[in-house]
Amino acid sequence: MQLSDGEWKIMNALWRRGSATARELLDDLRGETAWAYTTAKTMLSRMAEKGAVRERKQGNVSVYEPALSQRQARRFALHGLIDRAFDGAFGPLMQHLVAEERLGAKDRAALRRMLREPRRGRQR
Amino acid sequence: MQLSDGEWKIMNALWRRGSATARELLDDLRGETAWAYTTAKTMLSRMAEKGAVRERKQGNVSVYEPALSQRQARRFALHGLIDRAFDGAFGPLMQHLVAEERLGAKDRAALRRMLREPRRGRQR
DNA sequence: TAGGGTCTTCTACACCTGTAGCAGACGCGC
DNA sequence: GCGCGTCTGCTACAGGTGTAGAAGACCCTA
Repeated sequence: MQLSDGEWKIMNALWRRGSATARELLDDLRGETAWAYTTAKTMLSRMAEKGAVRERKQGNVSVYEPALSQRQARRFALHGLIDRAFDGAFGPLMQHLVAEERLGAKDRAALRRMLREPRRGRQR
Repeated sequence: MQLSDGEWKIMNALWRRGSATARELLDDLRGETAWAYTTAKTMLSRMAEKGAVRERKQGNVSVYEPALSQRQARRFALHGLIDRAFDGAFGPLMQHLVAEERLGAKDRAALRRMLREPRRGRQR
């Protein structure tokens, strides 16, 4: 599942809310976007078509909810990036992260701490 | 500089070679793509237009070379991903990397090692 | 010097994404 | 019962991307 830029915005809002109407999402995204209402609707329809969200009718109003988890989406996106830009392997990404990015001492400490804890959050 | 999927393929080949003709790139990418020669040329022209590569005429043949570094491109791409998918911060990415991805013991060890070395490769 | 191969530039087209208008349905308050 | 606001579905269009054909320029070899 490839998500476009605008689709990520919507998915992020949806994950925060759990489920929402187009109007609610549009409100949440005020500040990030200045979409017309119909723009949001169009994107949501397309996303429902391709299976990124589920659409459920409540009266004559559509309520949307995520059809893929944030974790899945993140995995897809990360792997896509790694394939395109980091020779398809974690190593080069790690190297880049540690050597090229301005990881503050805090980030580095957090990373070290995370590395020490074995395999949290892997239940699936 | 946003690079599309195909553009990444070309840039990766270009970074490996330093500089190359369309024909050479196409040869390098056999296996990854089955582009017609003119497809590669079209992409290269567009990339020259938008400043991702430089084009230099050698006789009647164009030789291309990267106009942005792999490091820059990786930074852009990584930051784009973080903004779209990881709440715009390194923390969530790190968390995801360590907790959700199948980092082998080797990757984890390498990461730990990298973290210990203070700031390599940061001269700019 | 003519044919074949290769290179170039120009042009084209389909799909995806961002963006939105329009028209019709529906419900609520006066 | 009517008008207003809101929702829905449908349609449209422009820019980016993937993909490539056509036609002309150039050079090597028979």
